[in-house]
Amino acid sequence: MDRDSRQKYDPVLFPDSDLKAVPVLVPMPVDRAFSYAVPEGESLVPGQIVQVPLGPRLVAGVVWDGDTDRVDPRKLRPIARIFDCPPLNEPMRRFIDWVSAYTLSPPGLVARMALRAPAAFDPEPLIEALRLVGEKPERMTAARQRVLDHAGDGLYWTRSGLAHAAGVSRGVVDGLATQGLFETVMLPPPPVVAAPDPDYAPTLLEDGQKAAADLLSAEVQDGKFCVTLLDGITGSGKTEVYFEAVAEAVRRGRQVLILLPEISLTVAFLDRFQARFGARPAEWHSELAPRTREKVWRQTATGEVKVVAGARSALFLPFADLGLIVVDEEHDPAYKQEDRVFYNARDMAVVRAHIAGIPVVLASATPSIESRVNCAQGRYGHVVLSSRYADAGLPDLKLVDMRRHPPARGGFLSPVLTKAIGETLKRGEQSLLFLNRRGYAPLTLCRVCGHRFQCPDCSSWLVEHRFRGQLQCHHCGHNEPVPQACPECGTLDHLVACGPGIERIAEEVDKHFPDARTIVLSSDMIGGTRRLRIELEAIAKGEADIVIGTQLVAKGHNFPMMTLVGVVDADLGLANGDPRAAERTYQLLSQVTGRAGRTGLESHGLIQTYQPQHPVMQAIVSGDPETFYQRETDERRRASLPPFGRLASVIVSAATRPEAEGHARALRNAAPTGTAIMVLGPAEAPLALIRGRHRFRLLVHGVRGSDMQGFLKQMLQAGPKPRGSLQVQLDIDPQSFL
DNA sequence: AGCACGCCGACT
DNA sequence: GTCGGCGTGCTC
Repeated sequence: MDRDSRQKYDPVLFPDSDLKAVPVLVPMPVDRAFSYAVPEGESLVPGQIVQVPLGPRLVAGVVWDGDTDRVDPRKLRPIARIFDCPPLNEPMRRFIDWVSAYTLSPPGLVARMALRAPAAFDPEPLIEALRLVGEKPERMTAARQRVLDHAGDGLYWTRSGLAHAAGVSRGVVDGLATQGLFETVMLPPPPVVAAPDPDYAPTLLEDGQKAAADLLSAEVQDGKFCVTLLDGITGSGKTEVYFEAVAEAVRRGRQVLILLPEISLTVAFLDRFQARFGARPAEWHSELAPRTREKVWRQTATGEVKVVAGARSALFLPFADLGLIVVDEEHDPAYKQEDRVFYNARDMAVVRAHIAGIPVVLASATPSIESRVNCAQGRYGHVVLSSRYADAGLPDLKLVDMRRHPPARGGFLSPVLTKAIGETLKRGEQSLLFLNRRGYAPLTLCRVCGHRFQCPDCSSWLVEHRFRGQLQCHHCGHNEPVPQACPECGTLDHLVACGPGIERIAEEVDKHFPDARTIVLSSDMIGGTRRLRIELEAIAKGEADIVIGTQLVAKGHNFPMMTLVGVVDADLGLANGDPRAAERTYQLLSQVTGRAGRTGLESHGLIQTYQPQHPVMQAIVSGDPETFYQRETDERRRASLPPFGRLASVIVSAATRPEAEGHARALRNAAPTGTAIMVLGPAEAPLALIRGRHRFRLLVHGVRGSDMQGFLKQMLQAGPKPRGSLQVQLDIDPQSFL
């Protein structure tokens, strides 16, 4: 709505002085807070969580800072409910405003991320507890006696807890309660996790680790904003080192957030935490049960929960008194959210820490170029752990030049790799084959007419999934059954699969080693996360000889008997147009090869490549990434890419290409000098944004110092609007805005 | 973001 | 004759 139409209401009929209104952020993509009338006799403060009517429904909103809009009093509706819940504190509100401005997303949608626990805003209901006070029931039975034996300890029991402990049905306990044998009280529900004990089992640290841990602990003691990159090779005990900083914060009664890529939030991590602190951290991720989710949200807001280990969305939890943030695996691309609000949780963690005035630790064995440059420029502290734990030796890594050792016809494994697998099998040890491609084959074509199977919605190749009998689009999720005949020429049984996916590698392995027990792991596995967990456990117990997997095998899991890692196609992903392709490949290959060599047994990594001279391959086998990092940094500087320059993707939702091109034209006309704009096809749009429609990504590339935010904001407001809104993903180092 | 309204094509 | 596709507009 424009200003004129807001001001045309009669101020005499509806004098402002009669109305008390407050600004409220509602979960809607508008650029400001809406105004709501404050109920008679109530007073509200910014940050309070309220329920307000919005159109036909009731939604949760947050009372915001600042003045209310001048809005027609006839439109003003009253706040429906004020939740009995701690208000979002000032740093949290400033954080939401900052993220909103930086990511060019509506503040209401950012606030919504902080309110993602629907029923958590009311206090948790009290639970009924029973304490034995009576002597004996009128009639004694064996079951009743068991209940009395258990309840005789004078403690409070829940009805179901007592029944369970005594091994009787709830009816027995209820019967005794009716006879007045119990005193009942209403107690607050137990905390969602036990309190971590900072001195439960301190790890014995080696000298280098001790120095690093002391430094981080001192930062926590200082309680000021600072960023430290904890840079330690695989097996150097990074986790144990930052646990000491966590312990220090807990000792001081403050809260800690440990961010992890979702996939790394494993049982193994939680167990390690428990071993150190005697209790598990509260978890926060997408698969949390709704009830647990509410408890964690609520108890984080009240300050009861001290340590949260969570995926990127945990950054928006309303901590009462945050004292430290740790971002583990800081280089991981999973920290990027590309849905509605686009942000990189690692960078926003730095912002949140800055606003809260607390330290933040970024940990990685393969830090991002951004973080390393920030260290080099003195903005981040740099702590390097260079030695390894006693037993954990790195595997012996070798490149397999595929031009010299070609696979058999129709296969993808070189004789060098198959021989090594055979020897590993003979020793009774495990092998891991890594290929970052799901399905059977990435491209299917008709041998007769050359027809290639393409996605009708987004024009990328359809991937055959032979286990499921489907052709799938890995971009938008479109799928169809594999046809018998070519849809173009009608020829039967002449479709041919091109290139390998893990299913095809599994087939090849089966041919070579028919007696080996193989497991195929990928994110789209039938049976979901639960099945995945079971399979991982089976592997850890040695119930598989050969594991074939996509990138999910690269993360966090420990395979005790894994002594061979084979990378099937190390070149995959090097040439995909992403300016970070080489960096990502290096990080991924480091992680995957790091899966072996954790046992003290002699272990090997064989990396199949057609480009053995490529800097990534050289960096991997030399074990010295410095040359590679330097080269990548120089390249970034030369190309004005982050952190030296600025990069933004503007997602244009458009049903037709001409519309996207219209936007590109508009952008080019309005762009400051030194800004390049490319139109990328729908295949480059992020998966979450396609949903069966053509969407285009405009890559805007600006030099350092250009006002990218201002330019894009202007463009979003003034440019030709397609259906819906434009979404912007910024790759700008937030340090320059702090 | 949701949701209602409203206008045009293919069907019980 | 309706069902239902998505284009448009609105929400304090």
